[in-house]
Amino acid sequence: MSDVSSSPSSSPSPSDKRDSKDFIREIIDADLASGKHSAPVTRFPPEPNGYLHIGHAKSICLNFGIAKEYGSRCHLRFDDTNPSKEEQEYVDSIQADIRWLGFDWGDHLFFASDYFDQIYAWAVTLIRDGKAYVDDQTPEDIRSNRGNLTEPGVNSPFRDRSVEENLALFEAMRAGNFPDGSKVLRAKIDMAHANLNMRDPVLYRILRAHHHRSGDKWCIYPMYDFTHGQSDALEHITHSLCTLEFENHRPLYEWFLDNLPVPSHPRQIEFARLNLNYTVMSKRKLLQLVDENHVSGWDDPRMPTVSGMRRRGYPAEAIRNFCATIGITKFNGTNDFALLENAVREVMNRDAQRRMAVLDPIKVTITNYPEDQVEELDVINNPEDPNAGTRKVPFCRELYIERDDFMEDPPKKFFRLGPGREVRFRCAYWLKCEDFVKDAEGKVTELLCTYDPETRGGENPPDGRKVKGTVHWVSARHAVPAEVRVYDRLFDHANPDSKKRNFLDHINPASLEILSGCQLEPALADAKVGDSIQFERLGYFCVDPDSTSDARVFNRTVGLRDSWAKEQQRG
RNA sequence: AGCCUCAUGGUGUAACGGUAGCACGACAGAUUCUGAUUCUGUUUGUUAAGGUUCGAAUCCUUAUGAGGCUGCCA
Repeated sequence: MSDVSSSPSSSPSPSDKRDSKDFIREIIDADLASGKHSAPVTRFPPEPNGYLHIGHAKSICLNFGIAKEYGSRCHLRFDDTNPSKEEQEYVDSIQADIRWLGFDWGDHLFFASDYFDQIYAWAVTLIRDGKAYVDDQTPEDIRSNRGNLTEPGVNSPFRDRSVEENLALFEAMRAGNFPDGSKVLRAKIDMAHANLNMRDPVLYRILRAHHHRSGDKWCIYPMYDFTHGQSDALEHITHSLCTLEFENHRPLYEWFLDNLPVPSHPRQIEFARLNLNYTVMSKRKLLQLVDENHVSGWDDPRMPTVSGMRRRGYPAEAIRNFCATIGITKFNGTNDFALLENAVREVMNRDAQRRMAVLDPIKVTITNYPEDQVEELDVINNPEDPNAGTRKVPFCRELYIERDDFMEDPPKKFFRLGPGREVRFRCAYWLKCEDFVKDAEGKVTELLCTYDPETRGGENPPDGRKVKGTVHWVSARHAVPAEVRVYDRLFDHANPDSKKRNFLDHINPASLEILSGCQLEPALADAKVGDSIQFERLGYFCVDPDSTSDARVFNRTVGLRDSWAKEQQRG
């Protein structure tokens, strides 16, 4: 049923929001105006050690968004300098996620590991210039000699080795003559520097690990700091955009660019990473949720990962709009999850076709409707889209409606069914509840109603009667069964990520509710995986990949706003 | 404690020395064959104290608060 998905173009369109310019785009404008650059070149540099999350999406929208706006380019570069954590699976998922978000790096796919020869040569350059040395200290010694926040460090006893000795030692490190961790190459900067990153940072470590690309060619690997800026320079990146925690690294970033014969001099600019309430964003914690089976995988619809949100049914355009809305600043704040949900509802309201589905069914029998009659009624597909048209929905003597839409003893402001009350069945008829049936436990099992033939299509009757409510329904004879997974926030604490608590203690036990006896209108029988639909009056749903042709599974993407539920909660 | 960074309603974000605006939320109402959508209205803010200026959210000083940094992670 491809007509139900009406999935919009997944690439950024003029409808994507963008208001005033953030401070980074202002810097770019100034650099263009001054002639420093003719076009900005950016890069998105993930480490392939996990799946992308909504925080990465913010960075992707920034970097690729800039390239798109300025008609320039954004490189995808994998920062793969630590083979002990990195895997091809992540390389693949990251590329798929970026594409799904609507961005493209063209021919500009790079790997830091492709620069290992050059990085190594530059390490030799530093040694030759007397600006790097091989240190034999143990990791413990290095740590204790680094000093701390208030006290300066002390020089390594190996700091003053000759250039020749350092050259020979470094070459031997590369040749595999020393065990893992026994030596490192360090920059010779200043052990008393107020910025700890400048206290003779480690450039290379010995690490015998199979690299997902370079295989076993190397047994020494460069550190992030000694790789990132030079990679930027090699690619002629003009503006290297990263998150706030790298602020303290900028002096080191600059130091390498200043002390090496690099082909260009990029500028690092830091912005605040994305924080969302009720979720955790660190890769380590997300990995833990997956590894310890608190969720079904990286793409569990409750995960803040790009793949989780995709499976949940969040449109890429909504994620882009969200990222545009929250903006780019240096203020490290926390965004309201409601803002993301608003962005999701906004595009889904516009695009998703409407269907009727009853999640918690109660049977309705229309006592005055002919036993054998079936009518095909016209139902509107999307009131927001005149081109979406209508469809036929079967109507007969036995229907299902939502259990919530009936109350035995309803209050005045309840606009739905109750004994003696009349409501509109959407696009069908007006029905009046004449009686109801209970089972032995006192649970209502069936409503006995009468219909007014003069209200066909849901129209107002000629006698001028009014009705306050409209309910959705499905024909019991034609309904198709389905499982519906209703998701709520994964954590029940607004800030589960805080150091003050263990985030696992705040997993919301009600984050997933599986409803098995749901009844759908027949048009939903052939909805395809990934299709997004609004179930009228309930919310937006999508077909989960777990679906089979005889066992349909839907995910609730997000509920509709529900002012009735809100009023009830208030009492 | 040292260094770096930040500070505008409940949340996020504008204002670039000249009327503090927008979005989300909340609240109230209108419309409605989805208690949805849409529309209208209301509410709440420049961390503090000094200074410069005709005029300061914006510039300066100090204070306060918040975040980051002591991996051979990125």
